[in-house]
Amino acid sequence: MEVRDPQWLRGVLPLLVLTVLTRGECYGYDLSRQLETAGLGTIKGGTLYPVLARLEREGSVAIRWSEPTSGPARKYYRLTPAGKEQLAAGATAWLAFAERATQLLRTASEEHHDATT
Amino acid sequence: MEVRDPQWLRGVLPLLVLTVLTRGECYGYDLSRQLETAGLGTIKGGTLYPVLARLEREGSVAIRWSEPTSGPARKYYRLTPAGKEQLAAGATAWLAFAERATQLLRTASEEHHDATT
DNA sequence: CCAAACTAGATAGCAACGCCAACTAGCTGT
DNA sequence: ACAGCTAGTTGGCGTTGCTATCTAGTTTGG
Repeated sequence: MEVRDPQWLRGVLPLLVLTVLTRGECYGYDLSRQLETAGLGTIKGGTLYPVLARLEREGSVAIRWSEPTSGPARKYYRLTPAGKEQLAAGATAWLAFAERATQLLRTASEEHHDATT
Repeated sequence: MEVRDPQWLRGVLPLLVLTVLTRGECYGYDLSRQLETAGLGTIKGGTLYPVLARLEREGSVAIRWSEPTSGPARKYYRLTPAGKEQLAAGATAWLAFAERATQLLRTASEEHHDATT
């Protein structure tokens, strides 16, 4: 079985990206590795870059090109104030939703050991 | 602001439906109200019935028509053994995913009060 | 008595978005 | 020279929740 259903990322992935960016500016390829390290599975380029492009169009992130002395050029992203607000609102709402879904889903696993608290 | 982003239900809605069905057999219209009561927002017919149809096609739920003495006929759904397995596997995987996403998202809110544990 | 509102379910078409695959391009190591 | 990694981009696909609309029975109100 796969580690995650692709659909589960929908709507959350932009929030996860913005969250990583609160640590400081970062480029796409590194972002992808940080998300993997966070246990969220592999986020391939074809998934990540379109998300970053959307965030940029919405003004949630700002970009800066770096042309390092060695290696390919990197596109560094950093949070804008608008991005911070979007993250704050979105994260709060998602966490509330996930909390309720978690509560409901847990009742299924607990059905067999009724701990009368 | 809305209570939830529509996208957040993707992939989880079938699990939520199956979870409600662990309480016993239930018909669609009532399912929709139970999900709302659980704090997950309104799940309209156009969303719910296709989900139930998929679950039936996959053999995760079995149906029974009731023709009550009054009111429209109801289609009662109940979990099959296959549905229970699907729920167990899916719920575990989603809970793990949500746990990791929650951890990451919380770091953004905690960024400003560095509690050095 | 007819209309509105509610219960109960079904379906068509739309749009968002993550996925796969393929591509450019620079650098490194053998 | 060529394979492989880093870095980013694009096109088209499939899933699936949403809106809107429809059928049909029941109840309530003017």
